[in-house]
Amino acid sequence: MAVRAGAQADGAGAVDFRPLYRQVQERLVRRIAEGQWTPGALIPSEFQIARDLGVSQGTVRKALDAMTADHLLVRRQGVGTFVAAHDEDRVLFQFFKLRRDDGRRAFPDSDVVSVSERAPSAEARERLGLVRGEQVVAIRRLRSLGGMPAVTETVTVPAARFPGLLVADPVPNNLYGLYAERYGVTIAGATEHLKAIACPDEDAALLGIAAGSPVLLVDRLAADLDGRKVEWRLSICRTDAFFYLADLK
Amino acid sequence: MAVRAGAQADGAGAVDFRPLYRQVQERLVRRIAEGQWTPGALIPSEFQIARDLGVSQGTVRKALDAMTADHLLVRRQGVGTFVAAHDEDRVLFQFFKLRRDDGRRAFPDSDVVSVSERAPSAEARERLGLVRGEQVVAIRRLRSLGGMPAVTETVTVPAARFPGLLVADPVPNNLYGLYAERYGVTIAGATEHLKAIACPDEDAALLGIAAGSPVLLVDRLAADLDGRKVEWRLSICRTDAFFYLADLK
DNA sequence: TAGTGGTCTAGACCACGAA
DNA sequence: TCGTGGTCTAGACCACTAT
Repeated sequence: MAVRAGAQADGAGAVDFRPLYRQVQERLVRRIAEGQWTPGALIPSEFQIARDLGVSQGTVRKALDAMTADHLLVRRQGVGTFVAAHDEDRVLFQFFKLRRDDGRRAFPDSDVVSVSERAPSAEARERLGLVRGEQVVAIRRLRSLGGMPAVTETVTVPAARFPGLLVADPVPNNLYGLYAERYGVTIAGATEHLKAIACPDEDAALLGIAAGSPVLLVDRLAADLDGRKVEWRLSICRTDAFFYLADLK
Repeated sequence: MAVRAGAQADGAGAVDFRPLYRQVQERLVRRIAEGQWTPGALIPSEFQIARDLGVSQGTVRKALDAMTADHLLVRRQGVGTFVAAHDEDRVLFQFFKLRRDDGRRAFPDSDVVSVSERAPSAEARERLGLVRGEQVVAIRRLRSLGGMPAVTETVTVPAARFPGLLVADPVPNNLYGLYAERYGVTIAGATEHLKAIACPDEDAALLGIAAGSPVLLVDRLAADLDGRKVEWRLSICRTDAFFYLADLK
């Protein structure tokens, strides 16, 4: 089945002038979004996809390259192309920016403080774009780096999207992996807003620092492959022994 | 003059197996670094470069695409390819991450507090990799967003690299533009370390906030096209009306 | 109208990894 | 040995911009 449209059609009612490789890209993203291709899976070769969609291998390659740049795929020379999984490496490089002052990178441990299903706060409703009456699941946990308490995290997700999350036996350290494996929800990207604030009493107690100490507030909104807001996460980070790393390239 | 080496040579003493387009890329970056191509200038067409270097147009395109992704070049369809300049747009999108709470983006104004040439602190010497005896120029200024004091900035650069910077008549708002135009130094990227701290007295006075208030400390080290450390910049940011934006993609 | 970058195709050879 | 992605080339047509 051919994908082509627009430029190379005969010009009758052609409306869609997006480049062919973009159309291919959207089709392939959809295959991941719909669970046809699951994280970690090997996808067909460039030639097979090209034959399947009726385009050239070069066009498929351009689509795959774009998806690789978006961290949706991982290519392995001589082996094939795989759907990216939220493994520790990816979490560490793409989604966890806190580093020890000595610069070393470490995967954070997690201790769950509480898990509950409830009506969202007005702020949560606004950030996640919820309709009236929608419930949320809230997870609060303390994360440590190298044995030292570093971050208090409050994760808020729409309950409807994650049925049974409340009773997830042990809440796993790597939540994005759980979203993907158990609910078919792929976190594709996030936006973070950072502020310095005085540490609230409750967080200070968990972190083992004085209440009112300056701490870094990280307000993250994460979206799935379709751009839908999936998770709102507030993190309060100690920066007396850690720093948040940002690369401007 | 042909660039090719390695794979397609006859295999005598071939040692350099970097892809051809990478070698082309390095040559073109060098043209910018050496001032042969200056910011804002139109570079030759893909076909001209290809003829010049003895490679195909497709290989040149791949090199140019990579440089465009690095923000070194800007392509304009139907017109040509230009060396990226540090204009306001680029500064705003790539190098200035502070936003007003309402989300609006604004170019910061600057009021210079002091400019001096002196011996570097031990920390400055370490961050910039200076040898003993090297002097630095330090610029301190107050930056405002929408008329409100927002950031105190302390910029430290090696004096040898920027002769006469001390007496630059008015220090321009856009320093990276000055580095490029007057000294041929292109800032290609930077790394930022963020911490929350209690605001020092002096900065608090400039910002018009209470000393000890939580503020965001941004420690930036910027490098040129050759990866040499060019500028160390400490910024203390109010985040009671602003936030630092980070996109995780 | 001429020249540029943007897209698409096609085919060749290579390096790599697995069987 | 085989199939994969990585690189390189070549040529065609398109959309955009300036003149």
